[in-house]
Amino acid sequence: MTKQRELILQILTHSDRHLTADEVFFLAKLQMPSIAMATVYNNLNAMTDAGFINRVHVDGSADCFEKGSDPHDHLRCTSCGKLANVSLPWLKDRLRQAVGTDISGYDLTIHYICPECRKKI
Amino acid sequence: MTKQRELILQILTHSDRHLTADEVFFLAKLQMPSIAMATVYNNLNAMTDAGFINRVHVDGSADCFEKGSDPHDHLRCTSCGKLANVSLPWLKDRLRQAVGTDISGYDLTIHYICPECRKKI
DNA sequence: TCTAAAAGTTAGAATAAATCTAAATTTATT
DNA sequence: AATAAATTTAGATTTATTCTAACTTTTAGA
Repeated sequence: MTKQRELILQILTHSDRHLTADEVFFLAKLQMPSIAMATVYNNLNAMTDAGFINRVHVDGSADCFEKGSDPHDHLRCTSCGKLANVSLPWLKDRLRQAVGTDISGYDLTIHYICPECRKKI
Repeated sequence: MTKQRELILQILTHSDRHLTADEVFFLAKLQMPSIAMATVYNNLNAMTDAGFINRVHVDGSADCFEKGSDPHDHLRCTSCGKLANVSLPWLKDRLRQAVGTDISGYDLTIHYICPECRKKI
């Protein structure tokens, strides 16, 4: 656990939003100006592989990262792009059932209009 | 409907697999050596927007395209990467229900080992 | 403690997917 | 046929991410 990795993990832990690698890099650079983009990616990848954090694939833009709590899926606002979490504990079993064979997992993003954007319209 | 667009549509119609823009470009170039990558993207985007074909987002690699039949989701083999279709007509309603608010759609990829890869292990 | 190996970091180059630009060509319209 | 509109082309550009190779730290053993 290097200083860099600790910093990156802290940034993710203290963020209330999902952050892109670029955003993590920007925030990290404020506290450690010498940090390199490659280090951010190295650590995000390493921590993702180790299961400490989650990578969220976002169609058409950069992946986001979050400190992983319990497993959950994502809602993405089609208006502002913001991500929100949603817990669907029944889904994996239901999909396994529907598919017939065993499944190792799935990747789901639900498209909706978030409450804030809904108000504005 | 230009010659280029017609060619691209035919390639997708006659393919039994999901094709990346790159693969479409390669196949198109065989029959029309002057065709440009930008044309392939222009047309794939235009036909996707018009609903003639479907774009499938693939985590960590290029998007794929297919001649769109009825709505369906995708299985992706974690071993060979190949995509397969699966129809889950109940899912959207079930998700809407779970989320509470209206949803405009969703993007789902189920991870599994395809029958061919399963045999090999 | 000294030293060698291993692991991690850095800057910058490289790659891949997709888009943009501006000129040229094709197609459609009067 | 002349003009406008749309499309295509080649190549440059952008964005996200990975790679490379030199340099630092850290770790562990003699």
